[in-house]
Amino acid sequence: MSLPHVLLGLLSTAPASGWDLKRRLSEDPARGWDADLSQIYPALRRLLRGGFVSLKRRRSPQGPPRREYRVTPSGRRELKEWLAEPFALPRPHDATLARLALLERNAPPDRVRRLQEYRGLLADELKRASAGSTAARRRRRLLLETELAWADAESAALLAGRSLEPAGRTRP
Amino acid sequence: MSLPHVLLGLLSTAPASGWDLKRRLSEDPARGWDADLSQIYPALRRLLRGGFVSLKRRRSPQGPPRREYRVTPSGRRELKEWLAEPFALPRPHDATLARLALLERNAPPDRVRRLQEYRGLLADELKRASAGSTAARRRRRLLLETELAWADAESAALLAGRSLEPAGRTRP
DNA sequence: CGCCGGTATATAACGTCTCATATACTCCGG
DNA sequence: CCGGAGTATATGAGACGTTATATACCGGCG
Repeated sequence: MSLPHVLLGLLSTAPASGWDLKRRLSEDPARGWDADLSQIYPALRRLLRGGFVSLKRRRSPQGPPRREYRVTPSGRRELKEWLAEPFALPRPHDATLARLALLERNAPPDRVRRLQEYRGLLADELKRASAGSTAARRRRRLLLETELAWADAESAALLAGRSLEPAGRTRP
Repeated sequence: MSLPHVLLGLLSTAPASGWDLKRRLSEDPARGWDADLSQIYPALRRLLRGGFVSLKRRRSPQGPPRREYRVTPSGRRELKEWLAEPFALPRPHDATLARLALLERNAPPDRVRRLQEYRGLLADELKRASAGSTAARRRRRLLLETELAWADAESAALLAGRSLEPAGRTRP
């Protein structure tokens, strides 16, 4: 039940078409949400039917006519209520992480290889995330940097043939 | 398309019932996946129909008979292939983060309040995550600590009435 | 005895998400 | 003039996810 609210949030900054919204979502992962166009279009229609947004058709310089949506007072009210709800941590839902965790049963050489593969993704993403001065973007950069450091530490430990126990513990 | 694979992964350690699997998933968020029982039961049936797991009914000391599933050779093959697929970063999908980002338009006092609310969730979760020595758990602890530090830094900046620009930038 | 709490399985209804596919308009290069 | 790339909207199938609800078995408590 979040996508419609996220869309209201984006629209409350400026009127936009489905296409615009998709672009904004994909360009900034720090926003915390993304969705396919095939999900966005029906969501906008539901918002329209519910009276939370209004629609204005406009010719586009390139391509078929744009459908521009803007938030109505009722939509603004709905958004405000959603924003006021108490927070909760999201349910974990990350197939890559799940695989990384299961791969811990494999032999060190393979684990290092996969950790490096993951590290590569993180590094690319950090490059993409290096601009912007919102709190959400700062958060994302910090998390990516932390994860990068984690991947390096785990790789190094595997290569050194030791395990990463909480510091200061040595057993005979 | 991940839950069935995650379940195969768990079952490849030890045979288990749907209930057991749910408990294991909920107890360790570092595993990267969680799901409801109402999702797990049908998933197990699909795995059974597909021949990826086998079923043995067993009396339980308390409650109705347990249905214990174990991975078949075919299931093990399927799991191996899934684990070998290339990694990809997950699509952002976090309603709390999305709201936190939208709330940046609010006035500082409100933002500090919500940041503190979020900080509380993180602190609780970090307490829960403080045990375990797998790489995945170390990762989760590091991420929670980083996010906690981020929340504190953002709060402090808001309270001090300044903004957190990348260091060293001052404009006339 | 009746109820509660924990174990355990199950399904219906509904909403969300992914993936594939189709259409239409414009500009550009070959 | 044809095809490809970018803009823009749209739909359908099927899987996935959430919430609510139901059932059953056991032990302990009042």
